[in-house]
Amino acid sequence: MSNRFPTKGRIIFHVDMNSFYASVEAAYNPDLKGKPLAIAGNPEHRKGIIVTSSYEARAKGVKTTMPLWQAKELCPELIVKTPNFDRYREASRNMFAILADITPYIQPVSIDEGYMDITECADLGTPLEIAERIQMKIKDELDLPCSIGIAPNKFLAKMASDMKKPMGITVLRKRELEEKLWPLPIEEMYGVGKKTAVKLQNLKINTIGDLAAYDVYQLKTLLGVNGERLKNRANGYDPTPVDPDAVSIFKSIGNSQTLPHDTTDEREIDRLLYSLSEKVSERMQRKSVVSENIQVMIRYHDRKTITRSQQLHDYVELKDEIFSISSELFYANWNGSPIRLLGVTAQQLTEKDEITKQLDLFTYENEAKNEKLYQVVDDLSEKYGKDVFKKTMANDNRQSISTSFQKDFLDDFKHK
DNA sequence: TCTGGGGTCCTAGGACCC
DNA sequence: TCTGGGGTCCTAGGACCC
Repeated sequence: MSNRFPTKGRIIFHVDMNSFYASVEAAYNPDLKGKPLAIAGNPEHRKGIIVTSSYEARAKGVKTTMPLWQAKELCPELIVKTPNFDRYREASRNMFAILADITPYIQPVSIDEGYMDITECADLGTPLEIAERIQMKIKDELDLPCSIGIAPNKFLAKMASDMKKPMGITVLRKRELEEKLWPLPIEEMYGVGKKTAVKLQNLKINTIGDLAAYDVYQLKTLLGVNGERLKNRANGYDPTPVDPDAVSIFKSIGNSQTLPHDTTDEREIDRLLYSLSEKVSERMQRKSVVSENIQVMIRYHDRKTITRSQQLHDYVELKDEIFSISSELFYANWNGSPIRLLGVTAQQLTEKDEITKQLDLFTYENEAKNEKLYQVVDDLSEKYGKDVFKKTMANDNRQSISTSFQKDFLDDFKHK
């Protein structure tokens, strides 16, 4: 059991920017410093919810996801800005560049936070010194505050960075769990949301310490595998490594949008489906991926939300392909009542390079398999009534499989 | 006078195969 | 004359996070 969770030796940072969007705006326009500031969408378009707010606004009770009107009731002098994502993305890039000066073992989690494994950085100073240097550099160069948690694993580092905000540095050692982690209310534990908190409280689990001591089998009955994982974390165990590659592998790419008003107007619906398909397609092409599964999401006026997806026999990436599939899915499943939100998501993504590699392997490198290859090609051509081979653009006269048959081909070939 | 948009991971049930 | 059990894939929904 004990060596399942190697705890010795790692030193993990969790770097968390403090009220990031609001801080970026204040760095851009220093007049905003020290004032109650909120970033929120336009209420005219039903997007008037608080995305982030400054600490001065939070002191008045302003919270993330609160409707704007409610925030203004609590804090009439609230200054409101609409989000400026390009600005935030640039600040984020600069922030991660500062982290990358220390170590390549960085795992970005979102635009404003990330983990670092600084175990190998002993020559740069003590962990505390390194953290202070990072925090100061981000403050000096970008005028942005951050908090840093230092611990032997990601979960503890994450909890630690939350303990002192803004501009805090917190070290959380294994031997300090009882004193620093266990007294915290269960709903403050990372991974415990509203629903899980209620379930746990029903078992009289009110603090992280209560969870750490609770019977693992009962937790598993209540929460499945997550029950055991949460208990392990409460005891300071988290075996997941800092993984620098985790961000580059996308599982899905989706866009969704709440309409300015609920609608049943098919032209409006089509327009939105098309623009969502277009956005998804653009993002896919920027990342050079193709998809085998398209999902639409329909949120009705009563906020009831359904998702419907279709497994494809092609790889798709073009906006018209994505639009025609999502449109079909939509009209096959829409119950006719007014719609609040629509979403289009591409799932089961594969990098184009991967497909090329696989096809190359079959088509050009593996002579021994050629007979089988041509058999599959013949079968497919017969099935679809046309030649699935096409000349490649390359000048060497090689043939390749037409894009829209590549998936069929690979599937059939592997299963033959 | 209400509740955005981007994701990941897990679960449960059904189909299908052996 | 009576239907086990495991594995995998697919779909839809839900919990959670920022």
